[in-house]
Amino acid sequence: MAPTIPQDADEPQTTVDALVQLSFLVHGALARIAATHDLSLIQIRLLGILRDRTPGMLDLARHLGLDKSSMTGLAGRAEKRGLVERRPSPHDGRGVLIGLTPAGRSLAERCTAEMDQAVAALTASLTTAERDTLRAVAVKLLHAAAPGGETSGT
Amino acid sequence: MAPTIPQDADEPQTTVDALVQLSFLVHGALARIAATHDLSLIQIRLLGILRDRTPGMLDLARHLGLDKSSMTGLAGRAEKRGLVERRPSPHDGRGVLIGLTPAGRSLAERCTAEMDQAVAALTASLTTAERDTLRAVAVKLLHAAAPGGETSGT
DNA sequence: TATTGTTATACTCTATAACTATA
DNA sequence: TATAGTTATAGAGTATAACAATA
Repeated sequence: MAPTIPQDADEPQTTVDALVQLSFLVHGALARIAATHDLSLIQIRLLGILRDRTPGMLDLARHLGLDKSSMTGLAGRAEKRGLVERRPSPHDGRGVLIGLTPAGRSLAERCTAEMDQAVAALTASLTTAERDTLRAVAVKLLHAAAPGGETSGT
Repeated sequence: MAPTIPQDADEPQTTVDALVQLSFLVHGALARIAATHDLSLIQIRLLGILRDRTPGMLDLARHLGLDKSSMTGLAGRAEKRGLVERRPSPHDGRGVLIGLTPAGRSLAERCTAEMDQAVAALTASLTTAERDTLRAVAVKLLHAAAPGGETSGT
């Protein structure tokens, strides 16, 4: 026994620490759920975006913060798994539109439900007042960082 | 013009949404700073852990949530860049201890300072009361998730 | 010429399985 | 036998550069 690395008495002393650790906690929880379905977080985000849109590759890439070539690969892997499909763009002979297959939609819905549930469970110990404050503070931070609103997608 | 994907009026309506978006916001900010120094988040976490420890490979792998073979690769890439070094374990002929080089320490310190600053800037718009509440809520969530305390490392 | 998308290539990060060397 | 670590291999995810086809 007697681990070299102490058990992280990790009580975050500063707001910055707290925020960073919280972010890793949420990120990790989401990734774990994704892994349960043999998906990565980026694949989940892709499916999440497509729930109510059928964008082109460049649009998708921009939204996910990826290069267009990375987008080609990401979409290709999702397509190979039968989760999305490429459709020719009706307005532009060069373009393709990416859309969910029924299997992709069903998987997306299951995953987002599980993620909502997991994060909700995480916040279960908070009082109503604390939850309200948390949401308000988060909104304030999101606005401060991205005055337009630009963050995730899922 | 007229983008296919709307500009995300992304006002998170639920606490869950807010928390998830906040987590992506912080994660992204950290990754952007890491990239500035041509580092990944996992490399930064590695350097961060090593600031006050000289653990063995298995210990490190456990702390970062990686397989030992992934740890070999991660350490190897950091070593190739002159950021860490392998030292023979004095107590165990099989073991190696991983430690920061001076260059690695200096880079680790610069990065953590920038990250602290970036996250602090993010929370600059909060009132003192909001900051206190945020920290308290984060602590509560971290405890709820990991009764021992186990999260990040950086 | 500019835009949309793919391909070729290279690198990081990750895991599984097989292996070496020490305990 | 068990433990510490590496190697071989495979795959996801990412970017840059070069390319094709359409606008």
